[in-house]
Parts: sequence; structure tokens; C-alpha cells
Amino acid sequence: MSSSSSEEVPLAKLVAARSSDGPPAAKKPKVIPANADSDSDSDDVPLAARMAKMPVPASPQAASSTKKSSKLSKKSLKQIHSGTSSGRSEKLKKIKQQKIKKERKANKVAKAGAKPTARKAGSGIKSKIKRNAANGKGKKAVEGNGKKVMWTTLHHHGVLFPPEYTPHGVKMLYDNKAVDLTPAQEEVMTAYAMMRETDYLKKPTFVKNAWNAMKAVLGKNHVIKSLDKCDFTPIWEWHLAEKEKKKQMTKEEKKKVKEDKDAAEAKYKFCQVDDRREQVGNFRVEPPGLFRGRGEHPKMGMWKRRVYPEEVTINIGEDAEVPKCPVPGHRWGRVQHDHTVTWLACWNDPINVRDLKYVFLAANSQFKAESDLAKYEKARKLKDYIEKIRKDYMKGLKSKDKVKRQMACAIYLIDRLALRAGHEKDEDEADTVGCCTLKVDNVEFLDVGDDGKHEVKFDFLGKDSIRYENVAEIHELVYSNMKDFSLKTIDGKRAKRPEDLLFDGMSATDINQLFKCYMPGLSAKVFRTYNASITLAKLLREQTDAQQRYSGKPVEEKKADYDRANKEVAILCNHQRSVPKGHAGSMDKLNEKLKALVEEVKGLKDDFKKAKAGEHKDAKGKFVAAEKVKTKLDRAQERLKKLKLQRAVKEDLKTVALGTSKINYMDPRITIAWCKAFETPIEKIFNKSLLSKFHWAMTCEPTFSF
DNA sequence: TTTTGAGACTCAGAAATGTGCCG
DNA sequence: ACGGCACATTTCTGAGTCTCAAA
Repeated sequence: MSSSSSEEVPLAKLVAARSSDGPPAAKKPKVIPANADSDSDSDDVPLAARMAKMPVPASPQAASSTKKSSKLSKKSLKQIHSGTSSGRSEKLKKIKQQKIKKERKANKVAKAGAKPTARKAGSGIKSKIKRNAANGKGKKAVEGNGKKVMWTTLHHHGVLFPPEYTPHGVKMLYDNKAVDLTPAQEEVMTAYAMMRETDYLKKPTFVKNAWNAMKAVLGKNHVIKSLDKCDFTPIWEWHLAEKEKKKQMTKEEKKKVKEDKDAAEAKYKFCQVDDRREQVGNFRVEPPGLFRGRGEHPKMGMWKRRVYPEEVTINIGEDAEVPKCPVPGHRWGRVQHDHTVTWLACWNDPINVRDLKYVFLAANSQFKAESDLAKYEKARKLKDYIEKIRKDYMKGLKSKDKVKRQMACAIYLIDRLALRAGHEKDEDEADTVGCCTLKVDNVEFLDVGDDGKHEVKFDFLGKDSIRYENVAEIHELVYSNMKDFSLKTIDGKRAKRPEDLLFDGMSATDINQLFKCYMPGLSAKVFRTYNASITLAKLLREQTDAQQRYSGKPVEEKKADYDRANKEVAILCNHQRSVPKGHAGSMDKLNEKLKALVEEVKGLKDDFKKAKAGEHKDAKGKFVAAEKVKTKLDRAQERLKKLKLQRAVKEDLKTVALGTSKINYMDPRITIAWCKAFETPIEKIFNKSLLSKFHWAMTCEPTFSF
């Protein structure tokens, strides 16, 4: 690419993109639940709980009443109207969202005046559409609506339903008296009882929603009137006893149970796609239970009701035998033959009714392998465009147009910090953010010191409510722009509140549209893949370059090197885990061991000294050769070194999850090539699942370069 | 139209389960 | 030899991303 051109990406042109060839895709009728759930009233948001998480706002009163002016955040409207009926504050939400949209639009219009020039033909979005339209002769056939045909024949056995609830009959106490419960009631109460030792019981939202669920099954006239007087101990103890019983089973009994279970599941585990026998991923319909949302999910604790066959759609080949519905007296909601999708079955999630749950093939299937390869190839391709993209956003930072500067900043963060795009969320989800939904509150501008470094402290809850906390050095222009966007006052007038959007003039969708102008298929998430992979490759190279005969290094050390690189990537992507339970304890043990070893080494050193002087005797009073003591000493020292390293690594990784990046972000070919080039068995790095998931990558050359 | 939401897929950490090691 | 443990792997399902068609 000639990168010297000064042309900019035609943001304004993007809109043309809505193509309209072909008939609308076969519409899938919505499945009607067999037993409509009363969906116990949606309740007001536990704002207090959420606010507690937020950093203290500049002005405490801002917390509630002041939100209505300026850009309304999701929470704000909800909160203002929290007294409204449960019958959906949907409308209100919409009004508010429209408001955001309107403002964003206004910003866009303003910018459209300074419309950038068009790019060369061939890289614009229009030509991409043409290419797609002309597609079809390529690899995969294309159906009338332009979607790829994924399979020709498809045979499978449907899904496995959890067994109906079996009552245990153990009576919980209410007001110290045993209570009778119907099986349905017992099921909910038992689910709650099982939560005893989890943190969920410390969450007011969970407890409140769960109590609502209990009230719903108990009915108006039940003796149980308050959660406080409920004592679930008998059920809890029954549960513990059951667990113990299971543990006490003999090996043979355990084996038998497992065999029976496997036999019952066997037929669901595989399916036939064209000429391939493939493993099915999750063939089980999710059992009922109390919803375990992450973070401060407003729905946590709600009862996730049982799913019945009538709610399930089966996707299967026309020629295949439709699996028999496994629940007596029931039948499938719908059977379809959509060749453009890869799933075998789906149903609506009982908690988030607008979401679907799918049964897909396993990670080692060809469907997954193909899309995995495509993902990494796309990320590799980004290398050809990244220079231009970076150049453009550096330029964008100086634009007169605020929206352009916001886009530039956001892309900068996506590129340099590997942030997620951050789409808008509904109010009935946990309040988390990504790049484009960062709030003023989430960034803190550190003073520029003598070193001239511009540092920003990011602190927000991202996906899964995992906290992202990072002081990052960023470009001066990004710093000043972001500071500008987050101004709380301008000329003495209020500009933004802590809960307002930092990038108020654009959204994740806008960014992705812009990306399409650079490279077909480019979106924000590609940057994460790209950065993870390129980082791994770079770190591995640095390590191997630093040593002359890297291949000769002990395998264990090479593995440690790999893990170090892996760790850097995990940190970049903010992949965290909670400190393993018992970490502190096992750390103590390790330290004890270490102390003992240090003593041992000390003793051996003395022995060695004596032995050299011919004065060291063993337990039997025999003189020992210095040589012998020396080898003993060396070994002990070696063990000591190893143990120290082990301790350091353990402490180092206690909150870092290496697996996620290994599974999802780092191109496996980098790893495989490295193993081949430096004579490390791939099994040391990839476990059985990974080996089979990445089997498509195994033949790559040792010289593979990402 | 432009926006909205359904749909389909990837990615996420916790919990459950399996294993292998150590005293 | 064996139980318990720490650690690894597998399962589970929730939470994102992103596209496209309907309104």
C-alpha cells in the first residue's frame, strides 16, 4: 500500500451499505413457550448496590436528581422512573436511548460538513458489496439470500433434557417449624439452600429476586411469609450428606454410575455433517435454577425455569430422521432445515427472552476450525492495513471536528490497549462498559511529570464485570483530547457528569463501519486477536533471539519462557481469574518447604566443608567423601532454585488466566511453529483439547510468521 | 429511509470433575 | 497403599461482538 496518500476514510459514505438483493431470509417463526412463565415482576434496579461500586462522584448530589439533564445515561432514566410499574420501563428506556442517538446524530451531521474524500475504488465499502454479490463461485455455495451454505446433509439426535425434579422430601424450617412443600416449591427452595456458601447470598439483588421467585411458587396463602424466618439448614445438610454418600461409593459403584451416564448420553455426543462424523458441543438443555448473573446483574437470583421440547427448534437435514422427542407427552416446537447455519438446536433463554441458546458443534469440528482459521487470517491481514489506520488516527487526533477526534481516540485505545468495542447495553443487564461506552468516571488524567509522560488511569468494569484497572501511557494528543471530552465544566458551565459517555458523539457501530473502509471484514475485535498474536510472536522471538542455541535449552525452561509470553498477552487482554481458593494456605506451605530446604542446604554446605577436611561422618560414623556431599549439595541447591521459581510463578499468576488467550486469541500456528523450530513437544504447550481444536494448524511450517 | 432488534456466533471465568502426586 | 491435596482439564452457561433484515 502506498501509505503516503493524505486521503481519509469516507465515513459519510458508509451508509450506502444496505444492500437489498435476493428475497428476505426465510423467517423463523418465534417459538411459543409451552408454559408461559409469569415472569415475576421486574423490579427496580438496586441502584444503591451499583452506586457503591462507583468511584465517589465529584458532587455527591449528582447521584440521583441531577441526571436528567445532559445526556441521560441508562441508569438515570431507570432510576428516575424506578417507581413505575413492572410492565416494562421499555418505553422510557427507548426515549432515553433516542436521546443519546439524537445527540450522536447531531454530532455526526455537524461533522458531515467536513466530509472526507473518497478512497480509491477497491477498498471502499461499495466495492466490497459488489464483490460479495459476485461471490458464489468461490469456495462455498451461496444461498439465494447471499448467505453461505454450511452443510448439505445433517444428521443428529437432538438434545438431552434434564430429568424432571425428584423431590427429596427433606423439610426446611419456617419459624422453627417444619414446612410441607410441593415438589415445585421444594425445587426452588432447594436451589436457594444450595447457594448457602456462595457470595450470591450477600448480594441484595440476588436475595430479592430469589425471594420473589419463592413467593411466586409458594403462592399467596403459604405459611412462608418472609425469608428471614426460613431455615434451610436441613436441606443443606441433606445435600452435604448426599455428597458424602457419593464420595463413599466404591470404585466399582462409581464406575457403574459413570458408565450408565455415558451410555445414556452417547448418541447425543456425535452427529453427521456431510461425510464427517463430528462431536457435538453442548447437547444438554440447561436445567432450571437460580440465575447466576455476573457482577451486579439486575436479574441475578431470578428463577430460570425449565425448558420444554415445545420451545426447542431443531435444525436438521431434510433427509435425516427427525430425532424422537425424548420427553414423553411432548414434542419439538419446530423442525427446520436451514443449511446456512451451523447449529443443531436452539431455544429462547428463559431469563433473557430475547436471547437464544444454541447447540453447536464442538471446538474440534470443521465448522469451528474453518472460522478459527478465518479469524486468524483476518487478523494477519490487518498487518497490511495497520500502518495506514494508525497514520489516519494520529491525524484524526488533530481534526477540528470533535467526532473525528473521538473516533481517533477510541480507535487508538482499541489498537494500543486492546479494549473491546463496547456496544450500548440495556438496563436489564449488568452495567459494564467497553471502549466506546467508557464514562467520564472511568478515566483519570494523571499529572504530566518531568518525564513528559502522559498517563491515564483506566478503571472500569468490562465484560463479565471484570475490572480493568490500568495506568497507561498514551500519546499526548490522545491525552489532551480525552481530557477535553471529559471536561466537567466549560466556562463555568456544566459539561459532563461522571456517568456521561466519554465519547458521546460516536458508537461502536460507527467505529466498525469505519473499519470496513480499510479492510473487508475488519471490526474492533480483530485488533484484539491481532495484538494478542503479534505480541506472542514478538515475545517468543525476543527470547529465542537472546540465546544462541535455544533448542538446547531444557524443555521445562522453554515452557516457562512460553508461559511468560502467554502471561504478557493475558495481561494485555485483561484476562483475570479469582485467586484460587486456598492460595494463601498453599503459599504458606510452599514457604515452609522452602525454609526447610534452605536449612538443608546450609547443613550440606557445612558437611561439605568438613568432608573436604576429611572430617565428615555419616550416621553410621563412616567418613564420607567430599565428592558425595558435593553432589548432594548441588542437587539440594537445584531443588531450592526450582522451588523459588515455582513460588514466584505461582504468586505471579494467581490472578492471571492464561487459558483464555491460548484458546481464543493467539494464533496457534505461532505456537506450533515455535515448538517445531525449537524442538519442544507441542504436547507440553497444548493439552488434549487444544491439540484437537487446533489440529487444522498442526501442519504449519516452523518458519511460519504471523 | 435510518434505526432497532433478532440472530448467530465468539469469548469468558467459575464450578465441577479428573489426575497424579505426596506423605 | 491410600486418602487427601493441589493442580489441570472439562463443562457450563453467561456475556460479549457483529451483521443484517425488518420496521
